[in-house]
Amino acid sequence: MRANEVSRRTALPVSTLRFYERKQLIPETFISRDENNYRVYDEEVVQYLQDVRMLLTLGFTIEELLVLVSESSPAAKTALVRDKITYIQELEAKLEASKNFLNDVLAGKANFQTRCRAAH
Amino acid sequence: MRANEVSRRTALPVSTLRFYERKQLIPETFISRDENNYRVYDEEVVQYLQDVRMLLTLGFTIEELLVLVSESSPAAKTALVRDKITYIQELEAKLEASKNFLNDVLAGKANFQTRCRAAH
DNA sequence: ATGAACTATGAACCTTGGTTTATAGCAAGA
DNA sequence: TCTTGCTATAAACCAAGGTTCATAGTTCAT
Repeated sequence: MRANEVSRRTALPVSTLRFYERKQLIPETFISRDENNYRVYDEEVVQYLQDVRMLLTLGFTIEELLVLVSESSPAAKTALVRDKITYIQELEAKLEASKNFLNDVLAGKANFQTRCRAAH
Repeated sequence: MRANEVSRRTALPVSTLRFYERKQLIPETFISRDENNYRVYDEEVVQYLQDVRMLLTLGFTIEELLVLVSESSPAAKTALVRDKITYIQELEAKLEASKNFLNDVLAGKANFQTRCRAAH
């Protein structure tokens, strides 16, 4: 599979594939080269990249993912994942509160909008 | 109230207060100047800034908040808030799935980690 | 066998949300 | 009054996560 097809199947621009590769975010086992030096991607890279995208969306940084992908100690990886689960749970709680706030804004009940209106 | 106190009460660095002001994110009504050209902040700005921080954390961009704060049409503001509520709901759904994924990673059940291990 | 589309590389560039620096004028307690 | 700390400004800088550019070789349908 070449870059273009990976791009199609992951919805990531080819430039992003290169960017991730530069960052060492794509283990070498997923990529080889053909006789023209073109990258040849393993089928599995598609699912892998989808996972990476999900984790990035979730708030993992590339640096953090490198820990998961690298040969860091299992303890370090576990700690990282646990921290992130905690972070997600906190985020979920905040999101609940925020939805209420936004609904109040819609209903004109939030002070925020009152203050904004007062400004004009 | 001067910058330092606003900073203390909002936990935002003074540099950030200036940055938000430069971006027009702080309505003029909240800030005046004393005889030395020092900014004098209204009491209400503290709560306002806390709301702004929350909305930024939520995924609003500064550009979007400017729409809410500005004299844009109420329809535009309402649409923006509705979009964001939708976005939050989608995010919540994704977070649920992601927690499961991360727990699988912890349990060694996720393909992601398998692939990472395979890479070494 | 040719032109449009794909691939390669390194380096420069971009956007967002801030922070830091350089320079200078007030403040306020010891 | 001296010193430490707050205030002002514009402009430069930063980190993250990518994207674009310049240049050159490759592929494939027509």
